[in-house]
Amino acid sequence: MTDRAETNGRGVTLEQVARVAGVSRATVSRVVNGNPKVAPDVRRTVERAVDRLGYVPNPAARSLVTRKSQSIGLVIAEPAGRLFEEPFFPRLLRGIGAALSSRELQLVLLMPQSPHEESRAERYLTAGHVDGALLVSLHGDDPLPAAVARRGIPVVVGGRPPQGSQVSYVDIDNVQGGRSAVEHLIETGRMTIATIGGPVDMSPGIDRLAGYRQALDAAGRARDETLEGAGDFSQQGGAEVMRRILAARPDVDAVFAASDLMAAGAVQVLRAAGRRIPEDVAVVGFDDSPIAETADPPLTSVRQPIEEMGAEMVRLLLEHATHPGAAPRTVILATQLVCRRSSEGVATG
Amino acid sequence: MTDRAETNGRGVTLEQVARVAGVSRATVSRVVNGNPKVAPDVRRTVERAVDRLGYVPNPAARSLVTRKSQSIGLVIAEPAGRLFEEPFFPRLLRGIGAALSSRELQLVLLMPQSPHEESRAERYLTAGHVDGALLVSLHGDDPLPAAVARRGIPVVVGGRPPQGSQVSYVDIDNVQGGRSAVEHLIETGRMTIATIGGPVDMSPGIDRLAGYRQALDAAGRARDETLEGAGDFSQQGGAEVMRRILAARPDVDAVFAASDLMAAGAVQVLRAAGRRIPEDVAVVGFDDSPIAETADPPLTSVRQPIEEMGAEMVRLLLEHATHPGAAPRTVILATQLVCRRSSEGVATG
DNA sequence: TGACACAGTGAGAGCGCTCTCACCAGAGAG
DNA sequence: CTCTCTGGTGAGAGCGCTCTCACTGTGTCA
Repeated sequence: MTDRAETNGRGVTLEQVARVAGVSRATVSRVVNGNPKVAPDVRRTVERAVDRLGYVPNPAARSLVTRKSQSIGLVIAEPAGRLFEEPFFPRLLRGIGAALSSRELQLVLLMPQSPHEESRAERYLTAGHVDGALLVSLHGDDPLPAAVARRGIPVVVGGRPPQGSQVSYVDIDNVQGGRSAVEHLIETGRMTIATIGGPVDMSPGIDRLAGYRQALDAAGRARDETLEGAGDFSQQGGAEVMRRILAARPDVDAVFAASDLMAAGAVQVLRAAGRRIPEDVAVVGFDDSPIAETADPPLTSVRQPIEEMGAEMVRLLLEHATHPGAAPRTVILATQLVCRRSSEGVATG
Repeated sequence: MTDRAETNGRGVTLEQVARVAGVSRATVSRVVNGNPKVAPDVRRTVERAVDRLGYVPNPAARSLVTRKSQSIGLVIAEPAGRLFEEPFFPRLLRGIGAALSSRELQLVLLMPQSPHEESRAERYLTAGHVDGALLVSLHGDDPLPAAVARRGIPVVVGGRPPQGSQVSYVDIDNVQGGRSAVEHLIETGRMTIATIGGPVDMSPGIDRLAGYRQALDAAGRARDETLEGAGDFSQQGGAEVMRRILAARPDVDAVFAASDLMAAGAVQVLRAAGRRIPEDVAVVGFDDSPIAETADPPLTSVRQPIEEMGAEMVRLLLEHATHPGAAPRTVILATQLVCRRSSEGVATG
């Protein structure tokens, strides 16, 4: 009888604990799993044996019979891409992690970098390694959510899922985000408001532009194609588009960029052209990333509730796990405008 | 006979495949696991049966007998802290992910937020859920690496591990990083070089300061306490320290900050005090984060090989997994100075 | 006093896989 | 023609757990 876990590879088993405690395997199992149908004194005896031997249940054996793995998969389909960067990824993980930890679930991270790896991820998810799957950053036509859902694995997508796939998803209200940014510019007296949009084949890009247009329409302002440009979310892309817009419309006095990086690029170009910010031109970004705060001047930006999105994805997933037949659901989360100096109102007193 | 995987919950088993293929379970197992001792025609028959039924091995059953989980755990002990931010975390994950994917291993992410959750993480790791553990961002006296190692689980720590724990680790050469930054400032003609260090109880803070001092000593420059301050890696902290240094030493013409954020704070303060950058004062940061590139002017910064660190951690871990008794090893990775405008040389021609 | 309920316990089957070992044919050696 | 060898195969044990079901003992009621 050693008086602690022997590190003899094999690990302590239920059987051994049962022997030491002088009860059956079944009873030890009951104690370990918190089954109330155990006499208090027996329970104590078993508990003592458990920590004297340092018993830890073998997860594989358990999961073999319960058919539960106590873990869920998170697939980031584009780990090299934009979503892998600040502030999205850490915040998403934080939200998911917090929601998970209170439920004794673990997170398995899958970062397929190629179609081949993506099909491996699909096999992994459908093999029973996980009790559910969270998918983010999908390409428009990704078959993954449908494939996984077909196998009966609960699935929740972050962002808008591929068309036609009948799965639950959580998304940020990008339209509202864009609209609120532009409304802010209108309210603070800006007259000629340009936008640097995102790629026109990505839903955040499309939606933020739609928000810009909605806000102008609602205010009865005429839209003007010369005030709209499409960037690629990068700083250089933003600078480029800004240069074009500035050339066509030197009278611009406000810019809404669909990312903070593009906003930063715009600021550079505007400065180089002798414009003061915010006095001559107001600038608003999107994402509320660290650079928004660090920039000079600090950038007004649209903050997305990304932690909340992660938590909500987990909530939806567990809902599906407990109600297998349930219909897909959609949750859209509102954004919040964070005002900083880059869009401070001109004194039109 | 349906002609694809039926989604009938239970999943297809080896047994069923064996029956369809008209062979024994053992033979199917051999085929699935690539055992060469199978006749070619039998192999083909089995393979056909496998994908007709859509057979996928049950990981729990497999792992119950092999005692391998084909996954490793990554513990981020401080998910709210600095290491969770750009650029560290995504880059580390990218490095680890790349190294793992070529080896058919999965990554389980553990983000304990409290001592209680940390002990749960310990139990998880030692229960046999993972074949090895990667630990980063440990507090100075964290018992986790020792505890896990004691249980016979291979462990590799990222960053310097708690004192006295005999585990392998991979670290960035922070001393060399600091030294190279300061050498660069010396070489480009700066005379009065200040430093904004990190917290004095964190090894990166200590080491980068040591690098600063080494560089001055090596150049035969006198050190001066009024040129050294300790920040907290944040922008505000950097600004504060910069203000103090500037008040004491208005003759300062270069600053090495132990983080880009602190460098950005320093830039603000210097600008507000009428200094031009880099003409009057050169500024160098650390981390090469996105804000270094975005800042105005773009910041010279010390880039850490973080992807490489992740990959190296995996390499060491697998080494330990294959050679259980092996002695702990240490790998220190060199940094690289990325020169940008904030430290451009003054024309002393 | 007997019938019944019920809390507490143990025996044992079985989850799906791997792996050892025994077996069997057919080839090659003596 | 027998003996050994060897590549290919199957039978069966066993990994550590959960869970059903049968059983025991005690308390309750008629």
